[in-house]
Amino acid sequence: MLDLAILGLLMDQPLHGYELRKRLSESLGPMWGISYGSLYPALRRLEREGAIESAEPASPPTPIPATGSLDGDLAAARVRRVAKPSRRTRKAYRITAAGEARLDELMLADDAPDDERTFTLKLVFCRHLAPPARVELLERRRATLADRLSRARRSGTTRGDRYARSVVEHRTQSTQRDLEWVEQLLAAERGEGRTQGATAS
Amino acid sequence: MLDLAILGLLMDQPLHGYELRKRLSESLGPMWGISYGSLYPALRRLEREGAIESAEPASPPTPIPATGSLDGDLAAARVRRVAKPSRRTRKAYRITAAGEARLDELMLADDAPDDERTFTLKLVFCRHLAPPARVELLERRRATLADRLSRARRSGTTRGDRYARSVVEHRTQSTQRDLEWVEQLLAAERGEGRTQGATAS
DNA sequence: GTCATCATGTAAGCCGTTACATGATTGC
DNA sequence: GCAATCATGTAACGGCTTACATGATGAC
Repeated sequence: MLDLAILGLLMDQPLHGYELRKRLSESLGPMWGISYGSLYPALRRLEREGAIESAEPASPPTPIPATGSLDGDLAAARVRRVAKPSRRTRKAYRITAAGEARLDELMLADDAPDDERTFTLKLVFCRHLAPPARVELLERRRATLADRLSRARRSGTTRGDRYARSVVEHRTQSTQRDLEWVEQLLAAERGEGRTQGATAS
Repeated sequence: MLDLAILGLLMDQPLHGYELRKRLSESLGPMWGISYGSLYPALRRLEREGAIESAEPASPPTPIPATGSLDGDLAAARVRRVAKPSRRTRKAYRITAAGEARLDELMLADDAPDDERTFTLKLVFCRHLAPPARVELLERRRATLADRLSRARRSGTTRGDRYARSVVEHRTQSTQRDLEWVEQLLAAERGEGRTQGATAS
């Protein structure tokens, strides 16, 4: 799951560990508080495996060529500081061709039906998938949710005290809404497939 | 979390490991597929700590006294078999006074705000909590969800491609609904407190 | 008597965490 | 210069999983 997150984020642009972590918890919200203790080892492992490689920072390494004038260089440095206030001993990584293949593999793999987090991640990076694969991802999810819902409905809601019952009922409703959501995504996906000009932005 | 689940289930009746696991995944639905590899060691640990103890099965150990008649005994055995088809080398555990104290401690502890599963478990076992503690549990949850919701709303919905946006939007809606749910539970809790005859079944 | 199911357990390992250690850069 | 933040890393450990091993009981 870490690999999926890292590779997915690096598809957009090269990033260093610290930034990677920030993106993850910012754009994916809470419960994506990945720790450095797992992130950095993972980065080195992915580099060793050839899925990512060290890169000069996204903004050109020496973006503004030195003018030769001391004042000019200082001014340039100040501009850079304001735009991106950090520039330390950081190592930016970029995804490689092998890494893209690996990402595709991870995106296509079908994981445990109760693994919500991985599905969410995959959906976030869905644009990196070919349209038919997108449909398949959504179909699988739909099947999982439909199954869960029918099971929930078969086994009566009437067990346990009111707290337990409330939990079960609320979860059933959540499942129902997740299912509707996935079905809407599927409909949109197919509608776009029909009208042919599919772009994911 | 395992301890919480085990002790909570044993509050109702003595159970052996296999049955414990079944209850967990049945009544708590999917994503509670706890494995034996963690369950049995946990049971032995809890017994060692004095929180649970070996018990004769819930149904009386020799529930139907022997009639002295062979036919009668066989018939009784058959009845037992139909009602509860299993009776093997199983070890049922019952919760002790120390275990009840431990459960209370676990129920009262405040855990990471992003730990949905523990909250769910606590809510399921909410009846074992004194009414004020129930309110506090729900209040804490409400605060967490309200905070999450306001953060989600502050940071605009407009980032990322349509998949990423859909994920963020859907999660915000889920948070909203969870919040409403918790608020309903709180209202019910307080309403009952006012009218004084509080029973949790 | 043999198969499916019930039931308990162990060993290895994965995936992630916390706590700690270190150092660069920037703002003041 | 000093604190806050940015940034990278390591060591130890924790909780849970998988895979494996074992055996009892009941159905046929």
